[in-house]
Amino acid sequence: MNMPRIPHPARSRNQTSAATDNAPVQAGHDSAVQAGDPYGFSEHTRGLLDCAATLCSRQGGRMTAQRRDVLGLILQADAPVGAYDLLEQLRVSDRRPAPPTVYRALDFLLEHGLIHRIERLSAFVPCTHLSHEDEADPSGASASSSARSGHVVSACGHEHGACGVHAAQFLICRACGGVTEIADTPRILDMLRTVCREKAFTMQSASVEVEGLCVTCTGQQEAGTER
Amino acid sequence: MNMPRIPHPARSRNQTSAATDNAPVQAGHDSAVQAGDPYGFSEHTRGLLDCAATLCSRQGGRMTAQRRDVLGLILQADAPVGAYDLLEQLRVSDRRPAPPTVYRALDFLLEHGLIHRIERLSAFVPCTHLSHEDEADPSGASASSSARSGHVVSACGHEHGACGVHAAQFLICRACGGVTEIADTPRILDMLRTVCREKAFTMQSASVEVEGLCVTCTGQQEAGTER
DNA sequence: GGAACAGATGTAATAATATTACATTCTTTT
DNA sequence: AAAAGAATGTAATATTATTACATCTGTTCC
Ligand SMILES: [Zn+2]
Ligand SMILES: [Zn+2]
Ligand SMILES: [Zn+2]
Ligand SMILES: [Zn+2]
Repeated sequence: MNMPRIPHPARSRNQTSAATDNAPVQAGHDSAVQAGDPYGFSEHTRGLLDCAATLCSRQGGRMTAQRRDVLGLILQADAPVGAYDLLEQLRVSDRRPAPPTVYRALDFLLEHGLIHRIERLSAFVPCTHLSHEDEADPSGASASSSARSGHVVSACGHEHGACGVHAAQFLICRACGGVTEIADTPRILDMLRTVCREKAFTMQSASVEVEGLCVTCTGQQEAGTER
Repeated sequence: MNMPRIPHPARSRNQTSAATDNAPVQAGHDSAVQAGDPYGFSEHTRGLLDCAATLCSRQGGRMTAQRRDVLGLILQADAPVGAYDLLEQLRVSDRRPAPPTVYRALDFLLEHGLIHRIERLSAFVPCTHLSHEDEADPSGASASSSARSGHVVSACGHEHGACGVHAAQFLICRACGGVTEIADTPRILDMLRTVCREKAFTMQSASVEVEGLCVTCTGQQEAGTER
């Protein structure tokens, strides 16, 4: 399931907890990762990060420590994260990196289909594709259908990689701030393709953003109103 | 037809030409309009503005001079217009209004379904609905289907008014900057409704933005590449 | 007419988001 | 080791948007 990630606190900060003494995470792959994970990423998050490293090295990208940290923070969050939120969290010993640092990492992650930008929020969420990959093959050994073309098409109906169209669909809850990626059906994307074909428009990327109330918040709203 | 509005100059400025000596435009309706049109709006634009005044007064809104000017500038432009573009153009005798002035007008126009915001561009375009209304009935005497409910549903498949869901779809050309509103089919919106129903999500507003190359620019691109 | 009210606008300051340009460092290739 | 390319650091600045409060304008009610 893919419910909005948590009831109330939109934009929760990472707790900078003291769970950093674990393994150095050194993904045994070809990537340039050598971070010590100073952000207390959960084991699950670290798994996804390793998976991401594999995915993007296969696309000819380098998952550096910087990029890994940014992706980790986005994965760990329970709601979309803004660029300046990330900057805050990336501070080490009261020295904060400058905006370009984060924006460059975000650009990289976007290009490699590891995160999405929610236009209406100017904020970023991880692509669910990553989780699906991870479930399918935790070791990260096999990516997706047509890896040889550099054109990765995930089961969830949106494409990734240099040659593919970046397209994603979201449900955004105004009450709790939760965002759900609609990745379980290609229906919407197919429809867009059809319309574009009719208009002879060459689609390069697309975003669908629906704002409203998630299941939970719809229920609560009605409960509050109905008597 | 609804082609992207003009080949090359994205964000063209209004020419501040000297075509202002026409009629005072004083829409004979109940609205608070009494501007002198210092922006040289075309006759067509003035027609749309009058139509808009009628539409929104029917919704209980007041089309003031300020709002009228902003809408006029957006209508007159051949590409999406940014808020600060508008501020520039709204200057009178080297005195420029402050941001809230424009943002308030934009909010009003958005609420009344007269313009749309293109999230990916942080810019605004007129709703094609207005033109359709105008074609159907230039006098602006009858709006649409269910005016009595205050819930105006246009033929073009997206709703307007206080009770309706604001939803719109756009094709955005990266080469020429032109934006086309896909308003001739409810297919996309219907699909979104279906998906939302399945997820028990209450839709309040939605935007679909496809970026790529319009017919013209696709052709030019191919011509440039193919030999 | 005039008080009272609501809606609309003016104004100053500031917040939030994003980019440019250039210097430096780190990696890979030759 | 030198050269080339990729990534990062840094300072300054651009762009987009909001907050808070004062003022004005038109309408309602007496
Ligand atoms: Zn995705
Ligand atoms: Zn919710
Ligand atoms: Zn529209
Ligand atoms: Zn074009």
